[in-house]
Amino acid sequence: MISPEELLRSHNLSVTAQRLAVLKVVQREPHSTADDIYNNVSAEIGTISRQSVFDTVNSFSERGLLRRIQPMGSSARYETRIGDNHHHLICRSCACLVDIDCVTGMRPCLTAADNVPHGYVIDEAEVIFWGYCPSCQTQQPPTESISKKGKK
Amino acid sequence: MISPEELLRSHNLSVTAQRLAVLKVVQREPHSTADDIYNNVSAEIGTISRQSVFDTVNSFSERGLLRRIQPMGSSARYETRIGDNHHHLICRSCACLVDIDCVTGMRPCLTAADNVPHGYVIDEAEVIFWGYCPSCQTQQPPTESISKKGKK
DNA sequence: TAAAAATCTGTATTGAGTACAGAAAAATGC
DNA sequence: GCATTTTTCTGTACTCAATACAGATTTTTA
Repeated sequence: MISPEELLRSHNLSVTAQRLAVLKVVQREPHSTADDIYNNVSAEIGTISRQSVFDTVNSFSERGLLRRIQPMGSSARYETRIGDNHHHLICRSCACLVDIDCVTGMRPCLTAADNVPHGYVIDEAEVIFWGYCPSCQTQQPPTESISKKGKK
Repeated sequence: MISPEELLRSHNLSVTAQRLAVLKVVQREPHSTADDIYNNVSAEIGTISRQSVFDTVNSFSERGLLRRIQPMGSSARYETRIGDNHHHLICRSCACLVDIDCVTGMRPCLTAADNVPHGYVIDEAEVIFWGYCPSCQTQQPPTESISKKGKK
């Protein structure tokens, strides 16, 4: 397994304590928000500025080191699982997020896009499943946070 | 075909000029933003307040009259094609958005989610394809708006 | 060790959307 | 047609996420 330092260097990024810590924290806690990262990295290496967090996650996701997920209704989340084309399931009620491995091969839903308009090139399929997590099914839907009414 | 008035009434919404105009405008121009709607409805019926636009699109999407799409990097968009489970293709460069009909049946990518964690219930699969539109392929990627660097 | 890159501090701004409250207008039920 | 209810309008304020900038400082790299 490639070391975090090598990972940074191979993407033309100099190795700093902040970047290593961000990487480590997101690896440990996938689906972290920028704020989560700020808090955890602070605990890890003493201090980091919010700006640096944003700078870091931005340059990381631009370069493909992090994957950014931005489901509607919540702030952006980041994860280190990239390239394996897994998907996400978000609970409409409590907004919790879990990974879902896609069973239809490596580039799953791209095959579903045979009728792409002429001239377009697709390089990624982003899939978000919406539903309800176990604990939110048993109780009444709370004060209607992200949920849609009128759906079965 | 059901009339817009009936559509509103059947969802327990009283019929108002604003709501009819929002419906009409979004039908005519799918993938409209709240701002687009505000402008077009203003042209249509003289005036509408921004708050009413937000109120309207929110109650509409809560009730399933409108579908809300919220791709990262741009503001929420609304469309009237609901329930047919089509998907969207967004250009990384110019952020334009087109519909894509899914070829794998009515609830396409739900079948790809066989390994759902126990206890979860899924009711919708939201799929966004990312790529490049014809005109953005021929030219150099512009000043790096939403695009990811370092991707083939 | 020098040059370049990254970070920090601090402040400010943008953009999207929400909140609220009172007044006015319109739609609905009878 | 009238009363009640719902919706809309006006206007202002606020939140939250993210970005921008600028100068000083620190750290990395060559």
